[in-house]
Amino acid sequence: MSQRALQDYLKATYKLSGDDERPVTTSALAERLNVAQPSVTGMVKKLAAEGLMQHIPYQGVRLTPAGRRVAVETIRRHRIVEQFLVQVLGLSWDEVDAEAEVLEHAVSERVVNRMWEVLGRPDSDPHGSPIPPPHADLQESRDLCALSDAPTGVLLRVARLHERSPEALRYLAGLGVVPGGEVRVVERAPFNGPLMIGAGQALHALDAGMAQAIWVHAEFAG
Amino acid sequence: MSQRALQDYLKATYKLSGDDERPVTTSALAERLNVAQPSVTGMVKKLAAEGLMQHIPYQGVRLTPAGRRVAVETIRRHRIVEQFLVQVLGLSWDEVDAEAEVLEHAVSERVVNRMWEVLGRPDSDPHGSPIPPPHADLQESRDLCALSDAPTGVLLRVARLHERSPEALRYLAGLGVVPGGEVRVVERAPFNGPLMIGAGQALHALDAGMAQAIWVHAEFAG
DNA sequence: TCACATTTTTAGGCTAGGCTAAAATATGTC
DNA sequence: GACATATTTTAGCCTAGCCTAAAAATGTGA
Repeated sequence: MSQRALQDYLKATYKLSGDDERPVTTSALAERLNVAQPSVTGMVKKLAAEGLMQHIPYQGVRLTPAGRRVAVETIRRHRIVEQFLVQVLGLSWDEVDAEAEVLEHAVSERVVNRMWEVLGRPDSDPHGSPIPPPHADLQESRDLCALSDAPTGVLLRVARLHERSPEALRYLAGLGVVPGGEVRVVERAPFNGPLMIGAGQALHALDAGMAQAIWVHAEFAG
Repeated sequence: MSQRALQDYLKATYKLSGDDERPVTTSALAERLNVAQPSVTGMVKKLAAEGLMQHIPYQGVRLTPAGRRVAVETIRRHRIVEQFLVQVLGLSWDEVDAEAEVLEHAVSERVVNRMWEVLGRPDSDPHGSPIPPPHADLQESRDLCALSDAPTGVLLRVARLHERSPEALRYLAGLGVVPGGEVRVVERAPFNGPLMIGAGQALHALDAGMAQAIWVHAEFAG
């Protein structure tokens, strides 16, 4: 199995599984990885044979501790590379995801750890997602919730943007929605409709799907 | 065809072809790439179909201008990555070749050019090999010759080390044989035997094969 | 609980890039 | 110029990772 495929499957499973490590369907993996469903079944079997996944046929997939470790290390490499591309090489933060998607499979542990040191051991990437120390686990979403689930009227601090498209990221940045920025849900349309959000002085309509990608700190007191 | 394979074949052909662009045998390619000869024949046919090589069956292979461009760009990426790993990330110069071998296929043109800028547009890599400006051609061996071909008794300046093994590179460095260093061929054993070389005060015996990997400036007046 | 829609897996194929063994070509020697 | 040897290509096969179409399992409504 190529490192590339192995890491991509484990990473996707980890991301779809969430903090509570619920099982992931093969069709969800197929959609995320842009491959056909039978391709996923085949790969999943191999990864299970390697002891990286647990596969219950017709039910779903779950990472083993070993698989989880590989996934977390891959995500760590991705985020360090992103931060490095922005901070050291001066690439724009909305475009580094695609570069990192390739480089995360090519950088050695030694290189990525040197990058992390040169950056001053940052604890988050340009989109606000956490970077754990080497071999540590990921604290993905402690005290965070999606903007789509946040209460209205309260001033919220943006923690992370789970969004890959440069266009969408630039659009959000134009609205003032960046990690560390402040935002307020003014109104929420029914039936999972768009949100009206206040950022700075202005008021904007925001698609519900996009609101799911914006994670805010859950201490609403601030 | 994967970028990886394509670039590796073109790069190997370029390196084996030399400045005078003499044809390369498929067996030489097979040895350099660590694959079986029939694998090379197969790939060479595909690369020829892509217009990157010219293949005369039973004779050899030659790069087209397009293939040469790809090869040179790949070598440029390799050397910039090496210099970057040494200068910015502080890896040791004898070990970066292996890392660069992987990264050269993963870094985008944008990233490699940013690296080159951050480094201050260097014109050579840690082993003394030239880095051309973007899209320029390589001036591989202007006024250089291998130590194995250099005259005896003359003080020579080391230009480049065409050697990939970290052990060999460290050994040579220990002898004082580094790019920019000075060396003198004291005696040459017959039948392509080992050389006695003087570096600094000391005198060392050097294998003829290794002497071929050491390139020195050809202006022996210095 | 039975029929049906949905989801997942199996079956069988394809391409890339390798491999070995056998056939074809080139080369060196007499 | 013929023949032995070395090199190169062809033929046929393998694995990884993908695909589509068909079969099997799941779960849902009457």
